[in-house]
Amino acid sequence: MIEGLDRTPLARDFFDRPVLEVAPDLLGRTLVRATPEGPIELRLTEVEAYAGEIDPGSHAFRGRTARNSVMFGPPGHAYVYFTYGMWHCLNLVCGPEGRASGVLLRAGDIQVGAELTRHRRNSARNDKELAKGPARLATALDVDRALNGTDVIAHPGAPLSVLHGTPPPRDQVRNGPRTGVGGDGATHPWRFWIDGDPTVSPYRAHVPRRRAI
DNA sequence: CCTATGATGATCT
DNA sequence: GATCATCATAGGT
Repeated sequence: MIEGLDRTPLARDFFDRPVLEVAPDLLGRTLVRATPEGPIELRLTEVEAYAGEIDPGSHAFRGRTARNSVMFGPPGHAYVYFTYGMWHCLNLVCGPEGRASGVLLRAGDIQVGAELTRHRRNSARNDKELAKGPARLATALDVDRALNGTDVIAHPGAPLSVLHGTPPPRDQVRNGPRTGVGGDGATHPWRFWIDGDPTVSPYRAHVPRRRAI
């Protein structure tokens, strides 16, 4: 239990808003992962907004598929995808049902249960690196596709939930282009982070991979 | 600090 | 067959 933290899950209407409003408003909130060994609590420090079918950077840009179907469902659920053959990334669906928008949870500061994450994050040189990057965050929290579609606001004991935290003052929230997003989606400054926080991941521009000959 | 590159497989065209 | 909302590692500065 963290002093001063409200343990109430965020209401569904928190997520039932335009993704560009929800994304920065998630910074400073507490993401809770219930594991058999105990809870892991993470303060969100970096997120990216993906605006569904109007956003070339979104998995939903070309319409509904088997992979992205959760994005088209009701807000307040987890969209988990597998990428680069090795990693998982965790998003929260927001906006009205049918709009297919979501927020990628990119980084955070683990405040409770760091010891439960270290065996999965051996390469982390310090605790600030445990969840510094979206795949690192998912690995630290033991999130994989088994959690795709999970309701994150059901109750605090749910496998995954988002609780009220203390958002930073608005002048400490920065925004810029999304990491690793190319093409027409690269220009949208829809990455949001807490200025100066040591758990925020470094920005990387999209790099097209040279094809094998 | 930095940049380059291989790993690895689901997904979509 | 190409791409991919990435990471760990190696090696240069």
